[in-house]
Amino acid sequence: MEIEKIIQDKNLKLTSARKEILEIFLNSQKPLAYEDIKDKITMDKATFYRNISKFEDKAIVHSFESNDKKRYYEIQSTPHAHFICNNCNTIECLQDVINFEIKNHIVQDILIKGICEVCFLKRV
Amino acid sequence: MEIEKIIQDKNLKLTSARKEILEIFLNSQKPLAYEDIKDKITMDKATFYRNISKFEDKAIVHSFESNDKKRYYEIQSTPHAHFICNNCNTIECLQDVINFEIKNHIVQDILIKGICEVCFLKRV
DNA sequence: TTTTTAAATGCATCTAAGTCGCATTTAAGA
DNA sequence: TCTTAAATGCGACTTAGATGCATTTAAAAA
Repeated sequence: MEIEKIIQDKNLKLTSARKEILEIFLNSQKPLAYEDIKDKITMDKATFYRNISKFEDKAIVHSFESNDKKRYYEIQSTPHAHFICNNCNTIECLQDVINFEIKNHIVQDILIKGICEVCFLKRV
Repeated sequence: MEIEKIIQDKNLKLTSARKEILEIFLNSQKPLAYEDIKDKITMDKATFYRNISKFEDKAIVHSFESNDKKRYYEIQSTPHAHFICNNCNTIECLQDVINFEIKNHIVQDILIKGICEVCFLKRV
């Protein structure tokens, strides 16, 4: 099965905590923080953080900090930028590829912050 | 004097804490977090946070959260993007203007994250 | 299948940036 | 100089995430 293969291909032990986490992230269309999923998982938060961190080391998951002092995680797929609303903190994936180079730097992430459509239309 | 004028033009009381804060930020070439300046100021951290927050309301200062769960502040001047190193957390101002529009969104900030020149050359 | 053991887990505790309530102090207008 | 709303300092609080340690478990060896 897909999830089990991902874990074992990286030489990680196949535990139920890891399967639970991957299941959720593989089925999500947007980055999620611990708080977003804590009610859907049965493991302790320390276990979540240790595992998601290991997934990141193994390049299964990619993460970034948002506006709300929380770290958001998503399955590492095609690189894309994120839009973060400074008003409601919603995160959108921007699928149009932005090519951006800086000499002697490696660009890993592009975060655009501002006011999202919902808040914009409410004129906040 | 410059600093006093900035404060009074926004109808803020001219206090020594406010002068201290502005003095530091006007002389800095890059965004600073509380931790970066705490040894240079004499006020309590609550006072710092309350004032910087007021400066932000009054559009004297602009801020964003970085990688390290800290909020960075800078004097609001020409809009520019920032490069944040995922390895050493250093922040650079990118002066080349990046024009970026998203329909029905307001873009307020552009953060590029990755590996900075120093870390890149060290091959971290 | 059973044994072995390094890795994973749960629990409790800790850390650190930032916030808040409240008593005291101060800027600035009357 | 007096008055008062706003600003300050202090201590306590909040919250995402990290850590130490005893217990459990996956998976390789016997």
